[in-house]
Amino acid sequence: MGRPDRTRRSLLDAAVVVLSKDSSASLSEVATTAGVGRTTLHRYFPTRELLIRALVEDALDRVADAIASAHPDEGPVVDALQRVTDTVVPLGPSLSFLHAEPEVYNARDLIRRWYEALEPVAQAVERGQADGSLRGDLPVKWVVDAYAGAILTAWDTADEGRIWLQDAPRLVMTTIIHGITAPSTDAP
Amino acid sequence: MGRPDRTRRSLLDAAVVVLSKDSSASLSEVATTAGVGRTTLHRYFPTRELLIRALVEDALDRVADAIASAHPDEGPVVDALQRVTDTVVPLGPSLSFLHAEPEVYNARDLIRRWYEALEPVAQAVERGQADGSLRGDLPVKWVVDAYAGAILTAWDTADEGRIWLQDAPRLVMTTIIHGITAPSTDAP
DNA sequence: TCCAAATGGAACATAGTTGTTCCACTCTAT
DNA sequence: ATAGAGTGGAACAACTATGTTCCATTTGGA
Repeated sequence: MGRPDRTRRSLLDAAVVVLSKDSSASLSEVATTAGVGRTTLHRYFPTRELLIRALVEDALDRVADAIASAHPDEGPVVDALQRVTDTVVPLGPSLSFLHAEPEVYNARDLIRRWYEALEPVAQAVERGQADGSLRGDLPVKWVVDAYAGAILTAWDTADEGRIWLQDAPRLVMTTIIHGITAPSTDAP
Repeated sequence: MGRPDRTRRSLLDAAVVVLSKDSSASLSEVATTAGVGRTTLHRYFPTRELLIRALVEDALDRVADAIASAHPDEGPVVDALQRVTDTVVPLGPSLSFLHAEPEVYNARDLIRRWYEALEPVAQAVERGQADGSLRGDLPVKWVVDAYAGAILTAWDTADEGRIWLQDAPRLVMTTIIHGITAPSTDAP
């Protein structure tokens, strides 16, 4: 990885940190955080819009890669979701950024790409409903959103120090898989 | 309710609509949406920061009132949460705004007020864990965040047209109470 | 009806961000 | 060591949002 690649990475990483804290932060701040001059920033991303676009696309790529590497199409669905959770939760900041930049992120094609990235999860959920391991009275779209939302919540909550990030995967899975009621409650 | 009160209300309502779509929208846009001159806006809220602050406080009040009116401290915990869900979900936009304005909302005292508003829910969860109706292996703080997050997710998802808002309370409750797995899976 | 409160528009100064250009510098690979 | 890519700083113009002031007009209640 040459110097340009490293500079680009620094800029994207800094942008994630700065812009997810304050989406209206100035480009100077981003450049400074990246340890780079504002001139250099403009050299890599000519306009603010292109920076944010690159940022969102980069985040989407990370999420999609993480999901794919968890092989959500293999084995029992609950196990598959466990693997996805364990892989995606550590991404933390990248994910949370996606829900914080509505004005730009709301571009139609980026919303589409978000759901494309989640498509393997949707397929796993469908598979689970078909084989009876997941309940069939919830729309697949809702289940996917609720699952993604739980991961997002986990990261936010961990960021505020209310839970430990290392506990997050277990909390997300327990909550989303079993719910918050005691196991014995349902058994007749 | 005199004219000033109505103007103030229009401004806050317009601000919710405009600023939750684009948190960096100009005050002109807010004033126009409210059907009011920019001068009048400044008369009620001298600076942008004061407007946003009033906005967040107003939203927090609405949430707190809604929760209180559902009497979360009475009856079986699951029923109580059902009532809270049915009451809070219709607030929609007000709630979603709270998670979209990090730069201002992150003021310490406003975060505290957010959790103060949710305190009755936290107490209901504690009560449920004590009487055995809710599982005891999840931190109360996590359960509260997960629950609030599910409501937020429901509103976002409904806003994008992926579910019907009228289905949202049932989806939230089923998911958070029972989880997404089939009921028979857990029974031995 | 009449008066005081409330409003809206226009004009203004200010401040901050953005994007550009130019030039001197510092690395790094050969 | 040296050439060339990469970088940083300074200075610039254009633009936009913000907050203020002043004044004419409208509104609603006594």
